[in-house]
Amino acid sequence: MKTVTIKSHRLIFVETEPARNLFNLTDGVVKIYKMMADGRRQVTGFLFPGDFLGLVHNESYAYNAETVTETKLCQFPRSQFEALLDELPDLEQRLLGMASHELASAQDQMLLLGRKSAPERVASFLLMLARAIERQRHPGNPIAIPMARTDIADYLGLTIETVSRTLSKFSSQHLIQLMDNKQVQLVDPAALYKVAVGP
Amino acid sequence: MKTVTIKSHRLIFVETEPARNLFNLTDGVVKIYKMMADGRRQVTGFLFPGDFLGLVHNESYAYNAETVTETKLCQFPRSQFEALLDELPDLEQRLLGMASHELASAQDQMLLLGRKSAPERVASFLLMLARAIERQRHPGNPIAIPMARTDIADYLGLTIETVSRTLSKFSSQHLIQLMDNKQVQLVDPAALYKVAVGP
DNA sequence: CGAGCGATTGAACGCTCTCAAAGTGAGTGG
DNA sequence: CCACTCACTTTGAGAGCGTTCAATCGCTCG
Repeated sequence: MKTVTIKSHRLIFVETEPARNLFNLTDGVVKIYKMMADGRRQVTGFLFPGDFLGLVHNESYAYNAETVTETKLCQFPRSQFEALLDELPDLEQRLLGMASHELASAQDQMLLLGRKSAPERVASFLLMLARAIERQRHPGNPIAIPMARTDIADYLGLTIETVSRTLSKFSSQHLIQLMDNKQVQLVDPAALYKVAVGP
Repeated sequence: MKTVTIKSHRLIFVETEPARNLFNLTDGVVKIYKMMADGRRQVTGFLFPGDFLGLVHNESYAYNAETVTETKLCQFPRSQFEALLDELPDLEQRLLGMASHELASAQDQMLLLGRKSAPERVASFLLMLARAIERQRHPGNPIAIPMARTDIADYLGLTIETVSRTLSKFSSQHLIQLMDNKQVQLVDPAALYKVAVGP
């Protein structure tokens, strides 16, 4: 087990690669995503400090992982990890809890991708981001948007143009205020929540 | 722990209800889904014999579960289950494996919902169904479609009309043959796979 | 045979995408 | 310090895919 620091926009591992390591994110933001042969991409999640990374059923990773910002990771060899599980049954219980939690998030995201309109998706994203930043005890409004529009679009199943247009619309409706590309103030979080959950 | 039999189209549990029980599906098909306030629905998964049901992080279920066909379930009280985990560490490891597997499926489904076209979604669904039926050792072509068009549409993030039109198109392209509403023959599974994964 | 529900088919609409151009900001070098 | 580049974002206009609305079909059950 060792701690590694990785610069932003670097691959941590790629799909189908043998899963040699497990990671615990201690600092920074990571995105995990899947790709289709023709380049279409779906970002299936953003990870924040405290999140686990690399849990897989088979021998290989099931998705690509890439740093969004500079990142610090605790890295465990997979072989050692299995032994660790036997020693610490509590750890396994905590991991099972985290897995159930991620599964619930995944289902929320499926609802978003399958049934929500573009404004509902973008509002949901902004609130997710605000909650993630809250959990990190970096409160404060305006909040930082660490990822690029492309990542947001690929997370929400939209194009960057639609994300940009929707943010501009929210801005003109005084739901948010765009400080710059990477910073947004949630002017009316309650109204944003109403948009996110729909009528 | 007891075995229960439930008729088709019955609720097993609903979102936000206190999670008193865990289930292991032994026979039949179950759908799990989330709803929005205005009635929009997203089916987040279909469960087949062998699948677990009711694993949650919090005290409450995170989704609704409803039988698609008549169903047989093993029902555990949640309280007893936690004790069972301490006795059988192997069980926990197996559950963790199943959770990782479900997480991987969820990510595939996010890719489908966020980035695939209607034909790609329907083709993916047909292949998923064929694999599920194979695992149940009920092979044979044509295969049974236990769920209604509404369920398929809500699983794929489409409308029933689009599902129906796409199935008709596949039929005219000789990729499948619709025996009746509830039965389909995969005439050209390889071509269907090519459609499912995209160009 | 008729009622009723689910599935199919048709036509037109609209949301988001695609294609295109202009704007913005950070980094570089003269 | 300023011009230039390059990548990213924003904005605009038009097109297309899937939806919506509506009618018909077909099966199941009284």
